[in-house]
Amino acid sequence: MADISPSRWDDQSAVPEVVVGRLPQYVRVLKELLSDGVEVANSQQLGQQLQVTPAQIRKDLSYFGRFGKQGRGYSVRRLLDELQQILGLNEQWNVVVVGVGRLGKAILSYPGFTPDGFHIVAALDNNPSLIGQEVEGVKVRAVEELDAVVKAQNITIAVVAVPVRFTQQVIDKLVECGIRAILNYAPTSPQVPESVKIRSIDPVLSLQSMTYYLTNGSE
Amino acid sequence: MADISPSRWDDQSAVPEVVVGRLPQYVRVLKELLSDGVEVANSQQLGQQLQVTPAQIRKDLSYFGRFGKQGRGYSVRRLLDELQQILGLNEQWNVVVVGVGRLGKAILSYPGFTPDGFHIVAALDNNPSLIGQEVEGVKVRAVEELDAVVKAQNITIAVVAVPVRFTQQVIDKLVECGIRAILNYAPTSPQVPESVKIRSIDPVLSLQSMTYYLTNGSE
DNA sequence: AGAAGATTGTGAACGAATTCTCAAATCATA
DNA sequence: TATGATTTGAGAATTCGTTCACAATCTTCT
Ligand SMILES: NC(=O)c1ccc[n+]([C@@H]2O[C@H](COP(=O)([O-])OP(=O)(O)OC[C@H]3O[C@@H](n4cnc5c(N)ncnc54)[C@H](O)[C@@H]3O)[C@@H](O)[C@H]2O)c1
Ligand SMILES: NC(=O)c1ccc[n+]([C@@H]2O[C@H](COP(=O)([O-])OP(=O)(O)OC[C@H]3O[C@@H](n4cnc5c(N)ncnc54)[C@H](O)[C@@H]3O)[C@@H](O)[C@H]2O)c1
Repeated sequence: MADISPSRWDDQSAVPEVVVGRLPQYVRVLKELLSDGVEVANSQQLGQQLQVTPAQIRKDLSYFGRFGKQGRGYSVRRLLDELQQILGLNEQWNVVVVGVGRLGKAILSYPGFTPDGFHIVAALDNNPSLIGQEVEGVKVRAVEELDAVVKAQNITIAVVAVPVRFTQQVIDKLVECGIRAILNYAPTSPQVPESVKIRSIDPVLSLQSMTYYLTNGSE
Repeated sequence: MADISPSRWDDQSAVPEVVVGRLPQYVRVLKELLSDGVEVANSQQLGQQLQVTPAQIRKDLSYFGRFGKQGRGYSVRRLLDELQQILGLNEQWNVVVVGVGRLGKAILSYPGFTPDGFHIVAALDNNPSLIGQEVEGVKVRAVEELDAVVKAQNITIAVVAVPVRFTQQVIDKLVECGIRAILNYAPTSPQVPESVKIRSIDPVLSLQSMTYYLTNGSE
């Protein structure tokens, strides 16, 4: 009767993915509080900022440990440190951008990644007239050099900004050479093995999910 | 003892928000199939593309009607039409961009919105040297003209691309003048009344939720 | 036309996520 | 040091979302 393998690989007290998804938001709020000079915050206050119930915040944090003090709340600095530790935000993450067109260039020039530990250390394209150019201090290299670049510069994360029709093949290559996390900007849902993490950014999907409410909302 | 009002305002057979969030993805896949000349698809095939179980797709669609044929599947064209109808994608949505800096300009020049019915018809900024300039065929106007512009051009959706510290005040103004949906690019979680829909796009949050797995994944 | 095969739509079962609740811990004050 | 006011952490209860399972229906093949 024992059907599927009794010792599962990931589960047990695994942290739900939704919870992990909220931690970075907590980090953002805590950073803001810290730079406003706030030293202590309770779950009520934190929740208010993010439109989340206090209970949810406490439950989320309880997956990782006991960071608060009864009757008082959380030390902003302490909680921030703990969460950054948990999320691996103390390390420096090296990132490669694939596709240095209009969007790729915009990403290279966005200053928002570096303060959070994400360093764009390489850029690849397959357009000969781009290769060799320097963009925002990063030299554009041929996409064939992917493997060498990833190894040489210890890269674990890729940002993909190529046209839709090339996205899957580019991502296949990235997976092949050991990239473990991908941020995809092309409007498609690429397939990756479950050992590789992927997130897509698509403003059109966001807009379309809102128009539903504009159309059917209050009539 | 009866505390909160007994007749709730929205509920009953309301469609869960997660379901609405998946519909645009279905639309995207159906468009792809259509342009590949595929006329019929079953829930299995659709699910494969999106890494979703066939049962989920059928259950999602069942909130809105009965669009399939047993033993056969769904007519791609028919289902696409129905979903676009449901999401309000047949209408043309007029959009205003607030903040015409580096990101704002990039958004104005992104050709991906128009094919899906989102037309950027106005752009606002508060930098005098930008006002009056024309960017991608749209004249930049003073942010004080917001109300007039929204009314005159029948705008319901706003895209916000201003620095973090101005985001909340800009959004308050947008809400005040009747904007019903907001796409926010600033790395913050703005407060809006629940009658207004808001989505935020923040690549750093996406990256941070992945590093958790890179750090704690397989060791 | 009839039988075999495919696939939907949906109630019921299950599983996951959120919220409730309250004992235990801490703080503030006198 | 005792009292009252807060607030956490975490099990229990509840709500929400997904998957199962199968009757109903359509297609295809002979
Ligand atoms: N999510 C967003 O907010 C957003 C915004 C803009 C664009 N996009 C998407 O990003 C992608 C790129 O858009 P863009 O405007 O920069 O296009 P673009 O044409 O300006 O740039 C694409 C670049 O990719 C390169 N490229 C093509 N195939 C490649 C390959 N196999 N390997 C490496 N490089 C390759 C091209 O040489 C080009 O430089 C598109 O899919 C677009 O839809 C998304
Ligand atoms: N989510 C993303 O992918 C992403 C990418 C890049 C930038 N960003 C964010 O977008 C925002 C803008 O970034 P940017 O690089 O374009 O900055 P920027 O400084 O180039 O542009 C900001 C523009 O907003 C205008 N502005 C300021 N206050 C305003 C107000 N009250 N009303 C109207 N306009 C106002 C400024 O005049 C300027 O033109 C920032 O919050 C940044 O963090 C997000």
